[in-house]
Amino acid sequence: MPTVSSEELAAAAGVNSAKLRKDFSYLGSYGTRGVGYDVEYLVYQISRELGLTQDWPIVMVGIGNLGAALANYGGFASRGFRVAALIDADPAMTGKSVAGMAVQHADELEKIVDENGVSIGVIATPAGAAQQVCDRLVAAGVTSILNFAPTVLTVPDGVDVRKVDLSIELQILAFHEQRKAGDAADEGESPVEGGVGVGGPAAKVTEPAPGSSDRKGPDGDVPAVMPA
Amino acid sequence: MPTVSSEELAAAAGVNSAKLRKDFSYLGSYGTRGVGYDVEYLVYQISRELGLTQDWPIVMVGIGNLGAALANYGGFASRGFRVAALIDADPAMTGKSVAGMAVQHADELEKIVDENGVSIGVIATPAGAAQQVCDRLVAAGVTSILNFAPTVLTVPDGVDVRKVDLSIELQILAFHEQRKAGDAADEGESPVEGGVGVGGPAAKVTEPAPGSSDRKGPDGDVPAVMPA
DNA sequence: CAGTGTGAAATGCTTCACAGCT
DNA sequence: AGCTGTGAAGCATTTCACACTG
Repeated sequence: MPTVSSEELAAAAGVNSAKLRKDFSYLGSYGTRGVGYDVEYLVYQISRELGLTQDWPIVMVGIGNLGAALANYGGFASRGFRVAALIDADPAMTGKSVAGMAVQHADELEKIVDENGVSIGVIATPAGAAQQVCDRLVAAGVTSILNFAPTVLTVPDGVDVRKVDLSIELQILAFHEQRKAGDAADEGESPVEGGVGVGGPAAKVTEPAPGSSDRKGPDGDVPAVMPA
Repeated sequence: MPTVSSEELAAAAGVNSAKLRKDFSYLGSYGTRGVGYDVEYLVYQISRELGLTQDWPIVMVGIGNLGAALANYGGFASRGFRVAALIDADPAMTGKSVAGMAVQHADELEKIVDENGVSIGVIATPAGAAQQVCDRLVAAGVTSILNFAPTVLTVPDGVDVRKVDLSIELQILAFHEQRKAGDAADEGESPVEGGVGVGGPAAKVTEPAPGSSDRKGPDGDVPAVMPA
């Protein structure tokens, strides 16, 4: 498939084709009128804009179950991320092989960041260690941090933090489950009488399949992640 | 602190106080004019609306590093989730203890779902097994699925799926890093001449601290998770 | 008097619809 | 003829501002 139309892409993504065209137009005019978008060229342009064509060395701190899972996660390499080092504070972990890499001790943190020009760090430590690790990463020169520990990190201006809470997604599902059950039993719970219900009147719970054009509803509005 | 005002809460959350009051008003009138909101009562009402006061039995399928990390994750229990069972297809895993629970074999899946009245399933298997596991969960009566496997799942109408891609957050950080670097060098890359840049003119990269009222910017607009 | 709850205004985002290009 | 790119209309969300209440 050498080219693709906004209509086809929009159907696949479940959005309006005009929105898709307008969004693309912010990146530039990469389409051809009467034809559509050249797939290869479009993919390259979007990849470049998103930073996927760059090589991003990252360090991962805290090689427990989650850290190991992340280190083994295939999606990183294919999106331009290169794990420069796995770091753990536990001396018993030092030298162990995880995802084909030897775990290094936390003492090496500053040296690793400096020598590899790392600007992005991933924290997968227990909550208690996270702020301390964060401070050291920042002091060493890291300016973006992805935090999986259940703590809100404090960082100086100019440093980005994103916090991932793995339970929030479950909560969103549970919220919808509750509504499924409540709808069936004519929910005698809401204290709002004739007002606008949460999520609008008779909120649709079922997720639209990919390709459906109905992407309305409360689902996409709930971010899984918040800036710290 | 027995009561709290919309102004205080809004400052803490980094949003406008009017928005906060309007949002709360959709749940009912739980505030007292001239005083504020009773903290305990408010927490209870919000918890109830979100479904946190219910007990949600869940099953987790695929007890590799990620599954184990999730099973050990403390945030679940505190939000009303109860891990009813850990399931893995590998016979070598059966009976092993993870997060204080014995792993059960996949053969038991239907029985477990049925006996525990499970309506939410978590899939942390390799990509290849995910659809098959999903089908079995759905057939057994599960109506909400949280998918950590890097596959788009197909489900019948009435079943909710949420897909979590752990690399998307990294990508968002990398995107901002790229802009930090680009801004310093007067970015000679954008093909848009005088148009509206992605994220608006001179997009602010620095994350606002909690408590800041400036929550504008492209950050919150990028969902980490998409409906499948 | 302090602070909620909420119409109405302001702002922002999405969709329409069509001129313009290939 | 077909499909992009985009002003303008339509719709939704956010904020203002103030009547009302404990």
